Amino acid sequence: MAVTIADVARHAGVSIKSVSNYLNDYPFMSDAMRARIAASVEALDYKVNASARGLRLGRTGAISLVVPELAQPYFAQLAEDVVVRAEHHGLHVSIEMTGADPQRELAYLAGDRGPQVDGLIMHAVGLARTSGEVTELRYPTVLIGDEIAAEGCDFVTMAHEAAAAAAVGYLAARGRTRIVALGAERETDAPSGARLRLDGYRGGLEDAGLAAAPELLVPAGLWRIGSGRQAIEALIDAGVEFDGVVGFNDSLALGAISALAHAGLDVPGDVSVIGFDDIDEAPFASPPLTTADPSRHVLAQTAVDMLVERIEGESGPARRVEAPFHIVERASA
Amino acid sequence: MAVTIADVARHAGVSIKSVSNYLNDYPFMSDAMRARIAASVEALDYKVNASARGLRLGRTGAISLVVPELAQPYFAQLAEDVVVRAEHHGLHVSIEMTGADPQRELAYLAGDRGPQVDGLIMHAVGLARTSGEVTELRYPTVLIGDEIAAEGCDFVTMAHEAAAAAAVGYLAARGRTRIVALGAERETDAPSGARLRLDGYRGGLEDAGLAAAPELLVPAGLWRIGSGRQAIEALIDAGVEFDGVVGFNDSLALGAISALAHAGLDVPGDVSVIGFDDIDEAPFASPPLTTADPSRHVLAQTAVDMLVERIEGESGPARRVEAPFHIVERASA
DNA sequence: CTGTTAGCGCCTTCAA
DNA sequence: TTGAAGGCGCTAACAG
Repeated sequence: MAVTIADVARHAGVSIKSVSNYLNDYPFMSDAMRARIAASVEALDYKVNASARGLRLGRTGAISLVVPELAQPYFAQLAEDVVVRAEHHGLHVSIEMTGADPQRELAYLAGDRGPQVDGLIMHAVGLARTSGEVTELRYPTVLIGDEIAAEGCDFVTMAHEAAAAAAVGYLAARGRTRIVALGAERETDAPSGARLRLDGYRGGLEDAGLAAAPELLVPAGLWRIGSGRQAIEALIDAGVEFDGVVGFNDSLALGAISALAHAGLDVPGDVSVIGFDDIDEAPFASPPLTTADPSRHVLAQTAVDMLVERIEGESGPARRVEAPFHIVERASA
Repeated sequence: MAVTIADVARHAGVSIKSVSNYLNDYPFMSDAMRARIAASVEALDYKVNASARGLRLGRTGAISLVVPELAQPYFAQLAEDVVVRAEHHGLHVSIEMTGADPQRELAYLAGDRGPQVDGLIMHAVGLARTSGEVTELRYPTVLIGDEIAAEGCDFVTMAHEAAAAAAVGYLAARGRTRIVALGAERETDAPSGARLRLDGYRGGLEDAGLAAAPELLVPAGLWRIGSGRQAIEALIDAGVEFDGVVGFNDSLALGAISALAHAGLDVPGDVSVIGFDDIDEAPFASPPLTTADPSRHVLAQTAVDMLVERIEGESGPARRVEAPFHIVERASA
């Protein structure tokens, strides 16, 4: 069996309580005692047992971040931001993946999956596309990105609609008239991020006095670079004419650029492409990707901070925060 | 306070032991009892307390995966592979980041950081560059990718050297004579993956009868796309001539392609570029990236399987497995 | 400043 | 098949 606090106490010739005090940085302790205990901890290679402490305190010191998939650069980069901020609060982050499966998302929210934590941050893409209320919440929870019906959850979102409209406007201002919405969903009932971006796209078109054309609404399954590439290839093969693409995320936009290059089309000469997210790779594409930046850092930081407040007992009504966006001009549009 | 096993027992009118049996799928139980308990669990929304169970059993059901940074696509994608395989064993994965800082890597190995788990998988880039032995290991541990001196650890690696040599050979066979090693380290004492790739590069050069030139060894800090871009830009600015680049990972190679495109150089016409990893984005670059694929899936799967064996008591000597590699031919070289 | 003690929720003997 | 009791390692009263 592992070495316990009692072993340390015995070794140091002090009481268990003193060791516990030491471990928890109790301020009123003689330096001599502190040093003696430190030496014993070192000598015995003692480590606190997190299960025992967690059982006792009813707290684990960890939160979960639940995202659809890490292989999407946006989520990987968001995860880094969340980890950094959580560390700032002395919290540890457990990262979980759902594959955008609503069942798995529900299971995480209900606490039936994943490790025991003190709170949860989730970007629920799958549930956002379904409608239906989530009632079972095991932990203090902050939802990010996509809104779902869950009572009492704080929600940190981005300017899906305004940013998408601005992206369309950006292309329209450059004379583009046949603009593809890459990532548009077929089923648009629930107010998911995808749906809001589509609404923004439509609004942007209208503002610019452009007609909406159903063949320019192209869905893309999971928003990966490969899906974007395939979708645009199919569009070209189908003979659909277009001179602009709004990728509903950067991976999709990058896939579009790849397909366009493959087809021998010039970006932005023949087709302008604009993305959404401003992932780290965006500046390095050929051409560098113009994109709508929804302030990933702000989102991550706000979500963590709000969750910490909830964990510490804040019990006010559900809050809703929207991170600002801006268009990052580069060369693809 | 949360609902406990005792509450469930009371609600169902059975003993605590029976509830415990139910929770642990004890086979000898009447269906009626099982159903009754299930109903109570449902009614009370009971969740087992992982801390208590962990304390009692001395096991958490989780493992940690420790990598330098998630924003590198390779590690994000590796993480997905590990999560999928771990799930197959009923294990949960906690993902941790070190920023390639040797101190943090040590802390994870010693169990001074991160959540309590049953085992650890680590890709220790920072420590691999340092030399020195790691003696404090809190958990059963499997090292992946880069080798470090740690007694008794299983180790799953990739064909760093052979793959790098093959990459150089691939370029040489296409008539390239001035080949850059992008990601080459200045300090090359410890047998890190970076060092082995450099060794392979040198061997490949020699096999091809090509001279090594110190100005073609270019370091790149963290192996991100931005570092690759910067390094190659600097090389061009410095007036160094070269007609091939071996990126020590794909992000670096992609950065090289970006720099080359920016400088108006044709890939592979003027300069051939080959990468290492075969990340998901590689096929979608312009041009599509030729790369050495070190079998990420095999590596992830093997590492998880070996760790599970260790957790389950396997106590044989440290094992060492090398995943195979092959060159994926695309258009950049 | 330091020591003693009572659980936190769960699983597992042991006995029935 | 079920019930009672003990203890995993830790912290927070409560005394001293």
